[in-house]
Amino acid sequence: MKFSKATNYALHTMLFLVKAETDKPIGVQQLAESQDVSPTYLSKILTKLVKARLIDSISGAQGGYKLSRNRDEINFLDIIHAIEGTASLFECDFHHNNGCLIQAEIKNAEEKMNEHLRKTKLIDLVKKELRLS
Amino acid sequence: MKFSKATNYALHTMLFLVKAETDKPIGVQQLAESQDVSPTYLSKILTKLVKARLIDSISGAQGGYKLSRNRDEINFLDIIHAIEGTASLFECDFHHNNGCLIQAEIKNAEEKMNEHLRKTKLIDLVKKELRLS
DNA sequence: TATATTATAGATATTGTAAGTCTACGATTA
DNA sequence: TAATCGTAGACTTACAATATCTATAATATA
Repeated sequence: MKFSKATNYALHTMLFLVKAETDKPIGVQQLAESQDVSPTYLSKILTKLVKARLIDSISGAQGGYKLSRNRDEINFLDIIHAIEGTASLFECDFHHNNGCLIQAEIKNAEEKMNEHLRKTKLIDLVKKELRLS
Repeated sequence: MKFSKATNYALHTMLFLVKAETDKPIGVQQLAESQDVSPTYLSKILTKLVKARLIDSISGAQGGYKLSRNRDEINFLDIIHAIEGTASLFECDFHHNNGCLIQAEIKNAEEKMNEHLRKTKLIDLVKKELRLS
């Protein structure tokens, strides 16, 4: 069980956009260069973020991507869910009379992780970086 | 990102052994039947649990598997780690000067989940089941 | 309006891992 | 010594992640 590389790309791209502090769209070319990934592949990932309404895309010359929300509202969980989906990490296919207690317990544990990912914003990392430098 | 089916088999097998309340080893045949999985495949999974010192295996006729620890000490996390490995859920390969802040934050979130999985014992489910019935 | 620029979508590899089978082997009991 | 039972390794199959390529649609600007 691993988070996908796509999620890593998505998180780094979003952090890049948060740091950018501009309203002008940034092209996938530039975003891809900053992570050493092919633009075509990154664009597939970014399209998921667009559909999750985390970023807006602008077609045509001078187009690109920009944040669609307030930059200090963006949390980890929304990005992860946009890429990985929102299904539970654990599904039990067996037949149980009253649901699977094991699954219920793991769901509880997962929710602890999600709570943390929900309350942590990308802007927190920017602030932390400033303190470190 | 998903927990593997093997982890599900492992958890259900361990729960079965906890419920069994016997010192006599239980064969893979019986354990496999209770989950509708092939014995050969389940035995591969159980071997991982043996190596993680969660269960003991007894070869030969009348052999099988039995818990190697006290039945009320067995937690979710140890079983999951035995099957999935202990590596972090998120690894960032990019070059960062002082480590990846994104990875660090996700590691924090993961630890919240692990805390819960560590403190929850299989015996808790047995008790809960009794209360429900 | 024409052209360059840029995102989107679909088809198509490629790779890696999970999931499962088969068989030979070793250990133990009766 | 024969039946039982776990172990280990080779092997297959299936599927999802990780890309790449190309055609197309949208837009700015010269």
